[in-house]
Amino acid sequence: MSNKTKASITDMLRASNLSITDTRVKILELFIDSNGALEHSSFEKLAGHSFDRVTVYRTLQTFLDKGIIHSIPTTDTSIRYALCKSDCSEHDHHDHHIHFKCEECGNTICLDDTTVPEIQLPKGYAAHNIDVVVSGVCKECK
Amino acid sequence: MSNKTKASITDMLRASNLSITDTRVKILELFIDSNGALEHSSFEKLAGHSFDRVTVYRTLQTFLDKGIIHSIPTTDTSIRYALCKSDCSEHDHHDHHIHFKCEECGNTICLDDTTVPEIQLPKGYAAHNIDVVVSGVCKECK
DNA sequence: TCATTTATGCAACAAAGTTGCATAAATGTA
DNA sequence: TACATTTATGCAACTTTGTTGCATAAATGA
Repeated sequence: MSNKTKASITDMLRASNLSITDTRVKILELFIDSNGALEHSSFEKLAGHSFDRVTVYRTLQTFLDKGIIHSIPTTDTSIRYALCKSDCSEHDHHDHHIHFKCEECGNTICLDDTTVPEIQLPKGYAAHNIDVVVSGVCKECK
Repeated sequence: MSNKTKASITDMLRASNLSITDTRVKILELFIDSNGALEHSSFEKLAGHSFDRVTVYRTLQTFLDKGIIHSIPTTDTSIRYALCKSDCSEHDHHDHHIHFKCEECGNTICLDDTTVPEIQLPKGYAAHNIDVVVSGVCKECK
């Protein structure tokens, strides 16, 4: 990882008023390196068991609270997380996310440049947040 | 529950080549009565602890396999299930589902009559299944 | 009613997530 | 740079959730 990226990680933490610790930097590095969405169990594995399970839980929760990451809906009992784009913030996190899960490689990625189409809800329903999870085959696995 | 509904439950089970047992009938009744999506833990509670935890797991898995129910993506560690429409079947379950989760009452429902719009994926991506989860405020809670 | 198939419930286990508390590390200030 | 204060971490113990094997019970077809 380049120094430039490392610098931006500390900037991210500082911007959220979080102290800079090994765990937080490492977990953010993993997000950046993976270029996609990670599930909870990945962190303990990827980090080579270098930090405690509890710390991972608390770190991810902190990042969620601060709007640094967001969770992606899954149909199993895992939770997947991905880095938020810069326009996410702590108090206004009503983005419309599109996520793509590849059935071949298992990777989940955010399709940041794809727009969420308008959805016609029945009368009386008010939408707040829209999560779209598309599964299929990704560019690499095709 | 009316006899008519009870009769249709046994029909559903028979149509999937499943033997008719108390557990299966009861769980299907809960689905119909709830008029929405239930998460795993609900069944043990709603059924008044009348059957074993293991049985619930196995029954839901069986219903999933047979295409009687489908799972709904969530951003937590729970799995939500909902009854499938009649056009779902065991081997062809590639529907495009829209689910609405109310942030007030917590209920999740299937919006069967709402169509999933076309989504423009980046080049090279092939979509197989699309899950849309809209959260907001439902008709009743407005 | 009976034999066969299938589902259920129990026990024991494995995995995932949580809480309290003592220690260690990060931060701001002098 | 050193110190006091705040904050994060790691450990232990625990709770909850999900799984597996096996004996018993119930459902089915003849």
